[in-house]
Amino acid sequence: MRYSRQREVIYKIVSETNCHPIADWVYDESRKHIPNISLGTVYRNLNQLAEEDLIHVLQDGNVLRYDGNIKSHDHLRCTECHTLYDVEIMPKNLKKKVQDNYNFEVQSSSLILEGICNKH
Amino acid sequence: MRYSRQREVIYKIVSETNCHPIADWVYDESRKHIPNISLGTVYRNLNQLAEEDLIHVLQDGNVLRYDGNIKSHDHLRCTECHTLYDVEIMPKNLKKKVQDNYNFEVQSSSLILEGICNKH
DNA sequence: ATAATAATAGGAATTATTACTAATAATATG
DNA sequence: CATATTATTAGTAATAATTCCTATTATTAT
Repeated sequence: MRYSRQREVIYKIVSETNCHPIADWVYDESRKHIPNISLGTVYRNLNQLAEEDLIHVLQDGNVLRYDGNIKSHDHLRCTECHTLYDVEIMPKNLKKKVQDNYNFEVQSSSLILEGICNKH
Repeated sequence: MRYSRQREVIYKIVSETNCHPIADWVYDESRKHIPNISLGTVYRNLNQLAEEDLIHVLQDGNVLRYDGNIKSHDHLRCTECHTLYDVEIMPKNLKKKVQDNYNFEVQSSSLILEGICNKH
C-alpha cells in the first residue's frame, strides 16, 4: 500500500472521532481538506484501512459505520437516538469456548445490544 | 394484520428452513407456489413478520437475512463458505449486567463470531 | 531523470430495498 | 347473502449505499 494524502486524511478523520461515522460523513469531512476528493476514493480507502486492520467496520441497520477504535470492544445501540456506545462486555473466555466447543477458528467478533439509553 | 395467502407462504418458507435466507431466495421459493408474487410483497411481508416477532432479521455483510428460529440464539459466520451456524453462547447474565452497569434498557441483542468453520 | 504502476477523480453501473398506485381480496356488518 | 370498507397485492419506478470503470496523476524504485 503506497502512500497517498487522501488516505492519510481519511485515516486521521476516522481515528480522531468516536462518532462511528458512515462513509458519507467521512467524505464531507475530507472535502474540507481535499475539496475535490471523490466518494469512490473514500470508500476504497476505508475498505483498504479496514483490510489492514487500521480501522474497523461495523454494521448499523443498513449502513456500514467505521470505527477508529481498534481495541476490541462491543456496542450498545440506542433505538431512540441511534447513538452507538462503546463498551466492554464480551467475556474473555468466550472465544476459547467457541474454539473448543464448535471447532471454529474465531477471527473477529461483533456484539451489539439494542435498547434504550439513559437519555430517554 | 389480515390474512393473506402470500404471507402464509412466505412465513412457511422462512420458518421451515434453517439456511437464513435473503429476501431474493424467499422470493424465488415463493414463486414456486405463487408464480406472480412480487418482490415488493416479499419484502413487505418479511418486514411485517419481523415486526410481529414471528421471524428475526439479521445483518450479514451488506444484506439482510431472515431467520425463522425465534428462540434467542447467536451465530457463527464462516468467512470461507459464508455459512451461518446457530449456536447458544451468550452468557445469560449479560443483559442484566448491561442493564445495571450502563443504565441501558436492553431490547434485543446480536452476537456474531466470524472465523473459519470445521469444514476448512 | 525516468520507468513502472498504485491511486485518484469523476461518473456510470449495480444491488438491495422502499415507495407508489390502481386493482384485488379479506373481513365486518346490515 | 350482498355490499361496503380497507388491508394487501402486482408491477413498476425511485432511492440509496456501494462498487466498478477509465483516463489521468502521483508515488516510489532504480
